[in-house]
Amino acid sequence: MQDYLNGLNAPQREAVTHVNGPLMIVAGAGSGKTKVLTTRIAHLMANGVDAFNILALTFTNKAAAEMKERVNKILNSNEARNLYIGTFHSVFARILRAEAHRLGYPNNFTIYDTDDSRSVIKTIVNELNLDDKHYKPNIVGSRISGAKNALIGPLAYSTDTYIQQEDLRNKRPAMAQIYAGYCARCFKNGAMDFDDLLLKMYEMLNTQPDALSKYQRKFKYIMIDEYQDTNAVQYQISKLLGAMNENICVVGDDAQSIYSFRGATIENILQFQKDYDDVKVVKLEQNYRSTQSILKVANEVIGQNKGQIPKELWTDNKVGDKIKIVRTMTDNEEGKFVSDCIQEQKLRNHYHNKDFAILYRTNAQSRAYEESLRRMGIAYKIYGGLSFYQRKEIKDMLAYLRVVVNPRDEEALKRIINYPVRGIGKTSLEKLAIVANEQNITLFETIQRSAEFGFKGGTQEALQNFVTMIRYFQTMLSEKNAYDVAVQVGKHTNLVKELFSDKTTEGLARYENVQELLNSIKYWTEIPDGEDGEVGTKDLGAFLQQVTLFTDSDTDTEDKESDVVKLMTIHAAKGLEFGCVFVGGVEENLFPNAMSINTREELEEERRLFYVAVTRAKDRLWLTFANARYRFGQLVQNEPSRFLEEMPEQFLDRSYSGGGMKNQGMNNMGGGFQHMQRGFPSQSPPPAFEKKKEPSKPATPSYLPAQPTAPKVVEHKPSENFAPSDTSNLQVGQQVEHQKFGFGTVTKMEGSAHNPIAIIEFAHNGEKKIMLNYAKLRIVE
DNA sequence: GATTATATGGTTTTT
DNA sequence: CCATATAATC
Repeated sequence: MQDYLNGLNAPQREAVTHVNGPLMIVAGAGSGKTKVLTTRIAHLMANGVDAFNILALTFTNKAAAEMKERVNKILNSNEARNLYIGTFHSVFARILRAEAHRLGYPNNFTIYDTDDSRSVIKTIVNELNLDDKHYKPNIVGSRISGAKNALIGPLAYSTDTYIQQEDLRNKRPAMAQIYAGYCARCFKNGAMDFDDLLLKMYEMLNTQPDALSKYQRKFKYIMIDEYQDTNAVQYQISKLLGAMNENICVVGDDAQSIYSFRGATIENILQFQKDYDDVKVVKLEQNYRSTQSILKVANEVIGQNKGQIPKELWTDNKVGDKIKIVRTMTDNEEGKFVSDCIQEQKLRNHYHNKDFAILYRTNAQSRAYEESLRRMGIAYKIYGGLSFYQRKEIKDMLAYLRVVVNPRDEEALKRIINYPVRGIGKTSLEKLAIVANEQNITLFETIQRSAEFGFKGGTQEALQNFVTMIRYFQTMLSEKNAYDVAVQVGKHTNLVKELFSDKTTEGLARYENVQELLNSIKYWTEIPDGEDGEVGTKDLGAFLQQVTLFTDSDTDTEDKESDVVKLMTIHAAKGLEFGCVFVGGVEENLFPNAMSINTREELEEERRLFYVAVTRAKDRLWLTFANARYRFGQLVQNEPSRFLEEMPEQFLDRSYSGGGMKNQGMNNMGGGFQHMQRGFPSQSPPPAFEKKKEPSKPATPSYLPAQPTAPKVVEHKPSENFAPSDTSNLQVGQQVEHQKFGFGTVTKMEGSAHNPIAIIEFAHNGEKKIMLNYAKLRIVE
């Protein structure tokens, strides 16, 4: 027997050695799921299955990379590089890059991220003359996404009576029209959004038998991780791909299903056993991760949910510390408590920064932790939130590259056509868009043929210069690699130069970010990462398709071992484990979130999320909540989360949560003090009249006439001898004359040296802020 | 047409 | 509080 089987328990081994036929692994939290998956892949390969014939779908790219590494380690080879492994999205993007022409898309299709997608929706809503206050891009977008993930196309959408009634009830009768327009525009732009990567893959397999057969033959063995978080499209695809060989293995835990907002449904797990005749089911119930206390608490909480797949998670580990329940006055104090606690634990129990994770329900919560950690000088890293690739300067640079690779990409084109400024403004762009729609041609083609459509003079020249420039970059595509093209683009567009000349701190950071982007392109170009030969080119188009699917946690391979406290949402923490875990903001309306307490289903998903949070911890766990926290800049009160009441008392240490007096609140006269009375052990709710103090308006008592919003200018006729003076040395107190506002006195100087602003009290026109770079002023004395 | 001051309004979670 | 849409100003 191979020695890689030695470290496995009985059910684990059973799962690993089941080679042919459908297999379902129900894997509780911390039960060695990844180990089973990697060992099983290794086992397949050791038994003669070619890595090229194995498809493994994971939930994150990081997990995929890790699994590859572990398979290679087991087999002591580099064969795992030939596996088809990654997220649904990235694997299908790769396949579609080779197959997109079958569906009428360019193989160089752009992948639209959520921002791009929202922007397209905005355009469509505008073009249909609909009110974007009513048709908010986020709402419309998630509705479209929901339809796509449920395999409901625009046509089916418009004819489904239930959906139509729903939209009508929500006063959005034009949804179907927007949906259709959105799809058409994406197609015209040669672009797929995240959902399309799944949907188009499905459409191809479903409508083109030769394509289906090709990939069925290729993927003789299929494994799907986190199966409880797959949605309808993913389910259909896996069913199609697996139909021929039925060597399909799914791994999941219904208790950890937390992505229903993305269309995921637990049904898929239950359905799996009905889809195939002889499904082998293996349950992994021994937890190797957490202490007994942590596991007991987790089991008890999740037990409140109805209709679970029956299983009993147990552990041989020690009992461990009780779970600490901590109450603080405010979110800032919560942050301070966590930092203090980390410091203390490091000293007392010899932990390192990297042993700690701070988990929270919403990204906005990270701020308070961040501040206190920084103050304490504790190294940390925030995962998720605003990604590197979402920064403006990065999106700008990428937009240029996207236009070069795929000129049909209208979103990218609109972003950069006048950045840096080249005299193609809003008006011109609007005209171009109208022509493009009339002629039913792409925006780029409209620009190319602008002379035909009556563009003249400076605008026409600017347009053609732009086209020439993009064309010039395009000629490089075939000769140069991604990095060289990108460098040329940065140089030639003055984009890099513009950022370089900005010497503010933020400007410097932006410049460095662009350099970092260029470096990462270079790195990507040079490192053959072992992706198979099918689409193995390292051209710019391939890079762009990958980059949209990257997340921060995928890219930080190098500091994997760096000694930092990790901060992330609970969603992002799925599949990870940490020695010590803080779960913050365990309050009603935050966790469970106010948006998710309207139905039992929603609440149960919040509870599963809580379960996921708790089971991330190996040794020590803190659950913290604040009496009040800032929301939109205003302090709001919250009750402790109901989940805190669902846990068995004997495993809890509530000494930190008594009345909250034990904590720092007292000393902190400034912040916490005034909220003390209100926040004190749940007496009566805050009086209603306190709810909303009239937002303090600029002190204009209501009995006085309101300040005129647009003070009329008292006409001034410039003096005979009016001539603009050199104002670069203008001083407070000097008398000046302004062409329009007349005479006045400089009362204050503001702005930077680059953009000086004088505050001038005019005799007849009151106080004005005058930008000296533009205004013509005559110095009188 | 570009730049900057001001109003608005939005927070769940993510590929 | 923050990020983006709109209005004001050159």
